[in-house]
Amino acid sequence: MDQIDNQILSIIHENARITVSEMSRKIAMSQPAVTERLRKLEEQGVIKGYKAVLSPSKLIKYTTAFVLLKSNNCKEFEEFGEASPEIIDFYRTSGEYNYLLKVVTATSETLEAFLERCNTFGFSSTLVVLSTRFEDKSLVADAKLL
Amino acid sequence: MDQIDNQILSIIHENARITVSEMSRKIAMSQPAVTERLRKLEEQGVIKGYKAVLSPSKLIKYTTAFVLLKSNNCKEFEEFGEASPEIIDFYRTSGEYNYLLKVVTATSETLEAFLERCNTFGFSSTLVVLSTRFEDKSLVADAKLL
DNA sequence: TGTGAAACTGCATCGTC
DNA sequence: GACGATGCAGTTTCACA
Repeated sequence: MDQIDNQILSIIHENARITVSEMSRKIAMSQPAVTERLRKLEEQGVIKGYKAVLSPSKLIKYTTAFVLLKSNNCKEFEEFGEASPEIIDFYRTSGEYNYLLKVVTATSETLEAFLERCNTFGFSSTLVVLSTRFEDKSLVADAKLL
Repeated sequence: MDQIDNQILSIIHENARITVSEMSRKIAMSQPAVTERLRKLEEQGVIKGYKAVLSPSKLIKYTTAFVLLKSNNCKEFEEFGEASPEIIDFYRTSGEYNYLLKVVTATSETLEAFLERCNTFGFSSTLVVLSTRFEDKSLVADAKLL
């Protein structure tokens, strides 16, 4: 994990479909060398995968919310969580609430229906997202490069 | 946006670095046709980009938390948010709190330091993530395909 | 839009340092 | 580890349906 690996991570976090050749040009290193470094970063688990970022609104999902939930019924609630397509992110947390969910639904009505199902598992509190300033900022500190 | 587009989105959300040829095999369609559909999905903004998923712990970031914040000082707080590398996701929300942040830091000590800076902008409440059940589940309902 | 064929480009691999 | 060369795989482009 040196400076070059950081550059690779930064570039590929920006655009996961960039070709290895283009990357090798950007960081002034041969193509096989970049390929080998990428392979190792994947192997070590530094890179866990590559995902397309999709637009919820273009997929007719207009409501995003965070749901905090306090449940005793953990086993059952986790099964419910796995099976609910509305839940995009699912975290266990410390504090008054033991679960935090990011939920994306078509409208506020479908969110309401989801919350009613949630409330069978415990007490919940919901924060509706009004707007997203940014999402998924790079974890790599040194993001400055060409 | 037909069934084939859904398949393309599902596949590319799963693995953004898949080749178009491999995709064209999976969905039994010619490679130029898939390329053209991909191009349109990007152009329409359905696909907003492609990101590598990095492992926080492999980058020596062991603490993830969600910070709820109530601030009157919105302009200044948003500038602070833009400039803070610890903040990975930044949302404006309805309810008692008007901001929700996902924060990733090295340790609980660095989280504490960050929270102290936050508290100059208003009242905050923090939920520390104990574990992540899943993250970034597909928005495309029909995720079943080979 | 979708297809098939041809030219081009990028990638995996190997030998070398 | 990184480089340069090479054969193969993937992509782009185009004429045609």
